[in-house]
Amino acid sequence: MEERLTQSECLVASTLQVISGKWKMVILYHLFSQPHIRFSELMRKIPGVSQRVLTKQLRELEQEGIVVRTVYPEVPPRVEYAISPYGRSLRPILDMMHSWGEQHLKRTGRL
Amino acid sequence: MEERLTQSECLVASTLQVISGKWKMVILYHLFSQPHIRFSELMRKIPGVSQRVLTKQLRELEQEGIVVRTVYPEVPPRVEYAISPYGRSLRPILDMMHSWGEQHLKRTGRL
DNA sequence: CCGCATCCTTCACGATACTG
DNA sequence: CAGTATCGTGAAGGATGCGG
Repeated sequence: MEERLTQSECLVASTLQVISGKWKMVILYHLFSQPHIRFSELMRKIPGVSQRVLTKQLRELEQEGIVVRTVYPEVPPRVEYAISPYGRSLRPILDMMHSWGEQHLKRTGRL
Repeated sequence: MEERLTQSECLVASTLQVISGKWKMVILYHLFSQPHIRFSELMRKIPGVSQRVLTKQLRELEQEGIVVRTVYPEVPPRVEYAISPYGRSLRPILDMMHSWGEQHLKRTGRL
């Protein structure tokens, strides 16, 4: 009965950890839609997030190799974020979660 | 450039919310492996979780229709939990997260 | 056996002010 | 512009005790 998965909850959890964070989905959404985005542009595109938290979540995604941070040594400073090729490998999962989420909201009468 | 997804981060987030919770993955893992599990059995199978939290997360999964709770009016009481057919629809997502997580841990040198 | 009530801790996130 | 520093808050989770 549904073998496999042995001890593997932790592997699922490790994925969960990467994409868990109040704004990470929204960040990824924008990065999937646009190759390079400046920090200030992300701030504008994501109403409600604070500078501190946006920075933090972007850095976490960078740590995991999901996004690439590029600093242009100009004055005033310019920093651009982009999704990495590796980050794109998350896309199928996000798409499935998108579909499931849609069904789920319908099912629970929240859509 | 990667169209679609419009406004849909929230749909992904709604899925995320269902499976987010410190012990939910482990709970689902056990429920996928075994059709019916008593509460006390789950407690034993999941070292570290408290009664209060296990109850809470099971009830949340029940609310979402993922698990089915059956109370047998005996003395002493017996309560069994099972994954619902609907809950099984989560399986493909969890499997993908399993694979991705494995790759990710290898990639980041944590496996 | 199963679960609720109460209290406590921790941590993610938020608000605000300051700087290279 | 793109951060860091500091302080505050709430919700998730943990510990323990009582009860049907």
